[in-house]
Amino acid sequence: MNFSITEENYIKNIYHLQQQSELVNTNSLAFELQTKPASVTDMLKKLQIKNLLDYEKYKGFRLTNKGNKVAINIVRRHRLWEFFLVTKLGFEWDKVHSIAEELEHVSNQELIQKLDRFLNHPQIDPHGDPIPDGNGKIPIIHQLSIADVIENKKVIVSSVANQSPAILELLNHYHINIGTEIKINQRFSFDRSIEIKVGKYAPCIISELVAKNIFVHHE
Amino acid sequence: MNFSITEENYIKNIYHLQQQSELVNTNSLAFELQTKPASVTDMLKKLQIKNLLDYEKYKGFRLTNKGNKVAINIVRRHRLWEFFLVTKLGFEWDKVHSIAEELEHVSNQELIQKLDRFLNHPQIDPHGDPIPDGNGKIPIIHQLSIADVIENKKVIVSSVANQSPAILELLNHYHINIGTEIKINQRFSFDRSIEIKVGKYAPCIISELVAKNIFVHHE
DNA sequence: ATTTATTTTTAGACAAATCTAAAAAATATA
DNA sequence: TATATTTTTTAGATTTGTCTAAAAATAAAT
Ligand SMILES: [Mn+2]
Ligand SMILES: [Mn+2]
Ligand SMILES: [Mn+2]
Ligand SMILES: [Mn+2]
Repeated sequence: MNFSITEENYIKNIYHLQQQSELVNTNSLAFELQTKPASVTDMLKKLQIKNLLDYEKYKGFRLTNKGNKVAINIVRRHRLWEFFLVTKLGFEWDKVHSIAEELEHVSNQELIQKLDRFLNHPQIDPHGDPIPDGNGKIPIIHQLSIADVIENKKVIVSSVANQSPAILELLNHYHINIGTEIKINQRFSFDRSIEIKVGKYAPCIISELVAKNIFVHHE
Repeated sequence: MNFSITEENYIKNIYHLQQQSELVNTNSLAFELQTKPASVTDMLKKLQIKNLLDYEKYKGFRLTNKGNKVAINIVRRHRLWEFFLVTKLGFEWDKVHSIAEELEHVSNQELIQKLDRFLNHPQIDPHGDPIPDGNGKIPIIHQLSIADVIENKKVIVSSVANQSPAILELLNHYHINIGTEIKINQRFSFDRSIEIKVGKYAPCIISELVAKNIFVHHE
């Protein structure tokens, strides 16, 4: 089944609000979507008729199983595009959300499948959020900062805590990007600096401060 | 100024019809957009008010300078995405049009600029049509088949005449794709086969039939 | 337990884009 | 030139998504 862009935006935002509280209420969804409560009520009825929403007047609402599946698919598209924008087009982390907000509605199945393969099946988006797979499974991934990774482990960069231009400049210099594979070689006790190997580049040393700001995951 | 998806589809299709005849008429646009003439008339009025269209009742219509600029920008986005879909995601030529039909409406300037750079500023889309540059300039490029290229020339693959799975299989084997750089080494008179060098791969020989089906351009 | 305040829903209107059916204009034909 | 045909436009209705203002339900406060 196919949904309008508006419907998709409602579905996705209900999904996100559900992560915080069991039942979602009209006002908070209206705020999230920058619209009026009356408009939300109208759409709730429509989503209920399409079996995407469990909704009782005045009591709040939540997505049905079907609705959840649709939502997760939209989230998948959104985060894959975000990953693409950062790793392939060189966007900074804070610029990609609004663009992905549009791209997520291009809902050709084969497109997303091929994009996923092209990006090498990434598991975490540039903001550190998990990317659901094609079956709607959301990977549970424990991220940790490089400062906490044991020696000789290979990890993948998933996000960066401090997103200032200053750290960005440094990371570019190290060839470190979202999705980059890094091997932790050894830790030096004097200043807790760490020798790492970034992709196929020669090993280099990063400071403890940098290490603490880079979040990574295994596999 | 920003336009709705519907407006953009009208503008782009008027642009294309203009390439064939000076003035565009209501019926042919309606046919192109799979809609009714009455709907077209409504939109014509709207586009005229926005100074995108020169329109006189019953006389036909054409885009203004402003309208043309908008149209060319949409065409640019459409063809860049088509190029992306084929060269990066591995879509076949005949599958990309409908997807690009949606992607073309994501109209973030920086996105298109970065996509263009990522793709290495391609000049021809997978169907052999020119890609307008950021200033709206449309490159005039003479394409020719590899069979007609003189020896020792470097060329870029722009399109393939025969798009059957059979030739596709062969081209994949040769690592030939849209946008691939090819150097024509020498021609063998016995069967008119041609030795070429594809990208950084070792030189190989293609038959005259294959050569005739691959269209290329210089630079 | 009332009163007050907040949240949610309804009623009715509106803009964008579409449609059908009928009228008007332009073309083609006799 | 008069008539028939085709093309285009108008008139009026519909669908989707939105809004404001008012009513109804729920929650909080006295
Ligand atoms: Mn969105
Ligand atoms: Mn994200
Ligand atoms: Mn389109
Ligand atoms: Mn094309």
